[in-house]
Amino acid sequence: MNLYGDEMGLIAQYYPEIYGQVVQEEGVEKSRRKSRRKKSKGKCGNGSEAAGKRKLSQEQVNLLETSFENEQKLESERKEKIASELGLDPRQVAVWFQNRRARWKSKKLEEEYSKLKAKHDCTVVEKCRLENEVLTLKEQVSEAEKEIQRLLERGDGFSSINSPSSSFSMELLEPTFLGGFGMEGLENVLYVPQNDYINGLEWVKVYDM
DNA sequence: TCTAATGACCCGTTACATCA
DNA sequence: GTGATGTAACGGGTCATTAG
Repeated sequence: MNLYGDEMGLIAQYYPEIYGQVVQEEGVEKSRRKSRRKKSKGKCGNGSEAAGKRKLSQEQVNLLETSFENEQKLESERKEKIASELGLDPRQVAVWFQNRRARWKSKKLEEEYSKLKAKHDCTVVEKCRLENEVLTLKEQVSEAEKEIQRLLERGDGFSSINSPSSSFSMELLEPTFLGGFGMEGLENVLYVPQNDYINGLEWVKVYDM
């Protein structure tokens, strides 16, 4: 969108004298902008006077802030209006809005960073917790395997199949053996005692049959 | 359709004011 | 007096629009 260009075109069309004046003033402003930078470098003669005019008054800032809250973008018409209300150069108003947008963006980025960091910290904590859980579960699996090994080595492991104190897995047994005891179809069922490491589970179906 | 001119905007920087 | 911080202003670059 270039409303300013449109407006200037209309002004040029219908009010050529005013257009000429505006263009001339813009040219003056541009040259002033270029020279102001050079002037302000180092110790200049009227530096103190210029410095006194630099800071915007609280009233001016308040109005600019209010205007910014309403709309961050600044159309030329609004810029002119604000400038005339505050007795400022329209260029000053434009610059103020640019700087204000930059500050707003910077603040937004900081907020975004804080949120992301908090999220990241939570994720790290959760990761640690899960890693610990994995370690615990691995230890428990290892213990269970040792238990199985012991029972197999003793040779009386089968006598404890129905014992609630055992974590013996029936899926490890040969299907033919289970069939021999009239337990066909239970090969994929795992018995876990209630007081063992998976709380609340007694008969767990490991696979969908 | 192409191109130069123009204005708005953004970004990085500078200069200055203020404060601890 | 001085370094840190905030902010007005600048310069250069990009992009969209417009006129020729």
